[in-house]
Amino acid sequence: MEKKTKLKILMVAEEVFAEKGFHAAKMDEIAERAGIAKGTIYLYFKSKEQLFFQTIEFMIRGMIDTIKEKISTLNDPLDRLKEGISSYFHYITRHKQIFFMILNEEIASSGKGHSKKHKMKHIELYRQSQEFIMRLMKECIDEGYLKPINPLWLSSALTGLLQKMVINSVVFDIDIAPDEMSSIATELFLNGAMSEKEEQQ
Amino acid sequence: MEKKTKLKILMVAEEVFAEKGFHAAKMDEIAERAGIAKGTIYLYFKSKEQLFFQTIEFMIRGMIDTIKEKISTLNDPLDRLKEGISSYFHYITRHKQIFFMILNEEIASSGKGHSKKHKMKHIELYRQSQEFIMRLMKECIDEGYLKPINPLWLSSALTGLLQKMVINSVVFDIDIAPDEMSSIATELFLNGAMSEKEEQQ
Amino acid sequence: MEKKTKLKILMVAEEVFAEKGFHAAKMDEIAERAGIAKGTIYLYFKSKEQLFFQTIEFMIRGMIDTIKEKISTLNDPLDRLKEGISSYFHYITRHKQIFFMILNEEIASSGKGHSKKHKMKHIELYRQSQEFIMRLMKECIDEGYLKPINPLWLSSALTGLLQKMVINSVVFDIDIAPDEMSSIATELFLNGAMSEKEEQQ
Amino acid sequence: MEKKTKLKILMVAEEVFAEKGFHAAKMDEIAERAGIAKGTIYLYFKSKEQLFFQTIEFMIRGMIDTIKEKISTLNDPLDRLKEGISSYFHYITRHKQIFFMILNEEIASSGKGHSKKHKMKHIELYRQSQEFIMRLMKECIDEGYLKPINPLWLSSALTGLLQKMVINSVVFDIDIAPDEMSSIATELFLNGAMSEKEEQQ
DNA sequence: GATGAATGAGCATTCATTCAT
DNA sequence: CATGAATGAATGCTCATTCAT
Repeated sequence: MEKKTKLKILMVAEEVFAEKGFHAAKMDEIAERAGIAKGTIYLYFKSKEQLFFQTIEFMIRGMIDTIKEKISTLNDPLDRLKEGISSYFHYITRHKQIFFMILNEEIASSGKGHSKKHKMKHIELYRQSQEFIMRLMKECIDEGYLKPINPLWLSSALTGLLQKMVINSVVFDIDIAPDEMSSIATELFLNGAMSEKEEQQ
Repeated sequence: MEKKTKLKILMVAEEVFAEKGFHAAKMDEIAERAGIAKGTIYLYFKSKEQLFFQTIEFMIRGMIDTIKEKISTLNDPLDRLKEGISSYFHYITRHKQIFFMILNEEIASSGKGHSKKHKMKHIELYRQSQEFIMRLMKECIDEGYLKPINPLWLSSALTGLLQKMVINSVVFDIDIAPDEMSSIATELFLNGAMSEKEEQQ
Repeated sequence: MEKKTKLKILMVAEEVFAEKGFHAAKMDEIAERAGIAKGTIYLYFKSKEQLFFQTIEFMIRGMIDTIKEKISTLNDPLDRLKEGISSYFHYITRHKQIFFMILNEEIASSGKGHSKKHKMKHIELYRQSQEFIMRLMKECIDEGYLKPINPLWLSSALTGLLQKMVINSVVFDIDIAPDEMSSIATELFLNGAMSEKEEQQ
Repeated sequence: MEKKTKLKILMVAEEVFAEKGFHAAKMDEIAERAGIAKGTIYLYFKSKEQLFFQTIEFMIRGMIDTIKEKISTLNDPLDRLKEGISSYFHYITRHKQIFFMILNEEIASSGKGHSKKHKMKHIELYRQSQEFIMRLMKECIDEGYLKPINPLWLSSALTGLLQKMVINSVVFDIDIAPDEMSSIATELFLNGAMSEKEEQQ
């Protein structure tokens, strides 16, 4: 099997699923954009659902790997966390589409029209990505950098915050550099929104 | 008389869209659950897309009204914000489905298979809900309670954090009372994740 | 549900399935010949397979009922058998197509590409038609008209003989009246092919 | 060398067509079971339809040759006929699949989705097999063993009877030795179903 | 000869929408 | 107002056939 064709399909599928969502994405369009015949997709993926799953898998692994690599040279957990935030931002900003798709799937997992089997796979994948962030959190807690709050809530707070910032920058049409968003996000996540004066009261 | 039928359709549509998402939701099912004939829906709504839009509108207005009412007796902006967080949590916990649907639509707005006209309406609706939160933020900034950060990022941080916590409590199957989530979320949003020792360094 | 539409579909499906066989028959053609839209078929039948099954069922019941009615006025088992043979011939000559379809299915039952569930239903239907003939045989055996051979083999011999005569009259393009075929078949079935001279030896 | 591949394909095609029927049989499966690439089939057979035709031809010739050989040592037409029946039974019992396929095709010939050209070839082939049986009949008639009935009806009666007995032994799940079936069939074909007492009346 | 990746016409099925009653 | 039978465009998927290697 031609690795190149399969890869091409995955890349295009990423685009189309991201733009349209699962149901509105058409196999015809994926094939056309990939410059292949519709039937060819089915040589590599058993069904639309499986293509969807593998696309997401491909992207989440890509995201985790990218972040892992970026933080691999750092030792201090807080530095690792900050770099993680920054690189997460760069990744989802550059791959907004992927990110929309994955985020969409988080929700879809919670109910929509997929088979049980795939739904479980999706949730499992999503968990993996969350657990990766949770590990970063745990390191920071253990070293005393972060408050001893359940890492699930810490990572929920962080990823929710990051994702919503990207969504809103799109929806409200704000032109802001990833680096600036990253530093605002880091500040908000670590120190909170309350003004220091208030805090000292 | 007719008001009742229209309302019934909206209530059922909320359920079905929430459970299945836009494309997977079927007019047949909505009609059946509402106990009316399929054709009847078209007496009140021009198309599936319009029904969808009006359903979301109905729900977002409901959410805003609920929160508005809850905070209407409070004067201090920080109290209003805290109560807003708490009541937002109760609302989206009690109406998880609605909330998933709306969140889903935020993403969908960014690209999916809706007509331009409706896409813009959706975004507008979404903006209204965000702007309501932004106003709460602005009050707090003006009074010096919150850091003078763009209210858009503040409200992004808050709503992202709240939504992701609810999503993850479902995905990771955590049983936690809304009140407890609310206080964790408030603490994280206002004071951040960093431990106080670190902060004092 | 309009009984008329369902009946029309069954009538046309009978024709098309008979002419083309299960796989080669197209839902498009059935719809077109019935003068309805393709989707309409699915209001009355869940799938092509179910339509096929119900068509066969409809036809076998029709055949049995026709024969039953014809022999209902006769009391002597041998007369009933002879009339059964004659009316069977008239039926399958007039409804050659139905008959080809049913015969095709007998074979298909033994292996082809249908779901287990339907395969069993088909066999069951086929059995019913055979068992009806077997009962006619049993009556004749009990009255001493026929040799005490397992009625299954007797009915196999009779129906096989009748069917093959019709097939071959078509394949070899022989123009022969049903009544004549019927009397040849009756003679062969009852008295055998051996010449009387030989027999007396 | 090439002969071997072609033969292998024919053998496997026999199996697959027999199990699935023409339309449900897949070139992929034939290739896979034959242990060759799909394209290779097209080096030896122009199309699926031609492969099908040649497969049937191969089988009918095999059947005729088998019977011919078995009766080649016998001189008396009645003995030849009896041995023909017996050997036909053994053949179609041992190669039930082949037999189902051929029988299926008899029907298919009468209408299904094959091109005119091939349809005629199929009928021609079928005729050959029937004519072989008819010659056995004719010999017997000429010698006064059988009634002077059109050999076409005689062979129809015989082959119809034999085939239906095999079908029903499968459908009704009867375990019976070919020899026993053969003797019942012979008795029924030659002497008929009517009891002797009745006959003598 | 042999391969198997690629093709694309073809088909079953779905479902939003319409309209005669 | 309400119905629900009918529509038909749209789409996922199959599989015989081709052809560059």
